[in-house]
Amino acid sequence: MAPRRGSSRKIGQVPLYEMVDGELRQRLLHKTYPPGSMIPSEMKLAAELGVSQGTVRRALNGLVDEGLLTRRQGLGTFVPEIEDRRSLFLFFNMIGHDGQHELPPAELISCDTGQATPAEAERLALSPGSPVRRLLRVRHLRGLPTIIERIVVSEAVLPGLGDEMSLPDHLFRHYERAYGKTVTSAEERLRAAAATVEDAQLLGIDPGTPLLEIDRVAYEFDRVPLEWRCSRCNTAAHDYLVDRR
Amino acid sequence: MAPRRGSSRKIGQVPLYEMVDGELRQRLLHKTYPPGSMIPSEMKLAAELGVSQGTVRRALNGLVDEGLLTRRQGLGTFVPEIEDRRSLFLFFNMIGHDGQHELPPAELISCDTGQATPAEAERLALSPGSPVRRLLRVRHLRGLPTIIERIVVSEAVLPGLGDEMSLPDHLFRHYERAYGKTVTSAEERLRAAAATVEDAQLLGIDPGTPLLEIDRVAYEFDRVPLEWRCSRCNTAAHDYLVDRR
DNA sequence: GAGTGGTCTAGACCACCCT
DNA sequence: GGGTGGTCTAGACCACTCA
Repeated sequence: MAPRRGSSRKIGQVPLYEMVDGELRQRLLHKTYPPGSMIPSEMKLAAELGVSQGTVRRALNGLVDEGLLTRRQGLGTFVPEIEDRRSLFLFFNMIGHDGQHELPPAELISCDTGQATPAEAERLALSPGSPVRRLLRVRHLRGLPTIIERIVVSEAVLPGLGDEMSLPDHLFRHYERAYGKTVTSAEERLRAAAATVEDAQLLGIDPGTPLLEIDRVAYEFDRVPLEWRCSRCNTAAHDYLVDRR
Repeated sequence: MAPRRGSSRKIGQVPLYEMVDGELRQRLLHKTYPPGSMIPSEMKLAAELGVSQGTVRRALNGLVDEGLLTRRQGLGTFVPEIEDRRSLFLFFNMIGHDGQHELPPAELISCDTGQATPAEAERLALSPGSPVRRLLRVRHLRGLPTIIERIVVSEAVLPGLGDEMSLPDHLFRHYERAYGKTVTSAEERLRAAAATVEDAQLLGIDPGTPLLEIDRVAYEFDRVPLEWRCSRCNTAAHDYLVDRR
């Protein structure tokens, strides 16, 4: 790239730092820098891409703000593994009335395969009837069954999920390690729902008890749907926390 | 301030841009630059504060990211009025199943004064028994009563709230215009609850219907509590949307 | 044309972390 | 000591807005 002073780009052009941002996203998507590894230093990236260190820095800052990279002063810039990133708790927001906040253990109740319903197909961007896998889990908080998770994934995207003897507690980490698929964003819709008979049995409560339903689609780098998860939570002792700034 | 090259600050010192950030926050808090006005240009602030334009810029960027300032290229940097800021919808996240997203009209049902209960005192950082004002409102979506809002404010902080003939729909804007108090952040806790008999009457539903309860404390600049609002929403046709990146 | 924010560069010094 | 990110500066050119 030819050196240039000032902002001499043509009109309609994208800023340089956005091009750097895009290039780095591509490398992350294609695992050029795998999770856990260090990416080249700002100076090296600047030299390689033909821009100044400040421009690389600006792009990196954006990616760091999104949680796609982490920096360690004196060490370097790293691709976080799932447990390092905000994501671990980014996607689990239930907090005890006493302030307790931890990811509770999950018990796998059932796992079967089937054909995508229209609702499943829509959320996972599949054709109706595509093979999907459905998992049913229950999470225990303080020893009490509190959250029911109904998980649906495409058999083509995450083949054989749940065939393992014991499925890990933290599925997002499993997606990353076993399939090389990284969850980077999600959209949640919350509503209230009455416990069905099945819900009531799983949670040890009366049918009709109000539950908090969290309907979430989790996405990979390119907004490719990875998982649909519909959770129902007994909020007798826990709230869903939202901090707005 | 003595000019300096590079980062020659003493250890334990706060970065310059954070000092600029703090100074600007103070000015916003004290309404040195009132809502709707333009603040001095980057160059002027830099000269006044004895730092470079880049350092002012960095501080401004942070405040813009928080929604405390907005920039308009070619014009200047402005203190947003409440309807300009993200806040308008930042604090209203109910979205129709069809994607509709608008602030629905509110009907004031009742307004009375009383002494703060322990729960009210805790959330509003008051002494129990302090005078408070309680408002009860119902919001209509698509013509149907959908959200009950129970609002509590300190009589000392927002005196006479609701004495007006007609209370505006958008209370945060009213706080800013009538009291000079700006809501800048909030903490929400969501849970499921069964409709009480009163809830059921207000919403035209059966008692026991599951409702989404949004328990929210709204804060001023310095994390001073301004309002406690406990909303109960009928989620038959609307969800609470959370977008996670 | 004058003033504003937006982008980009080059170079400096610092604190931190490793070996 | 050498490399990394963190902070700060000075100065350039651009696009945008208004008069």
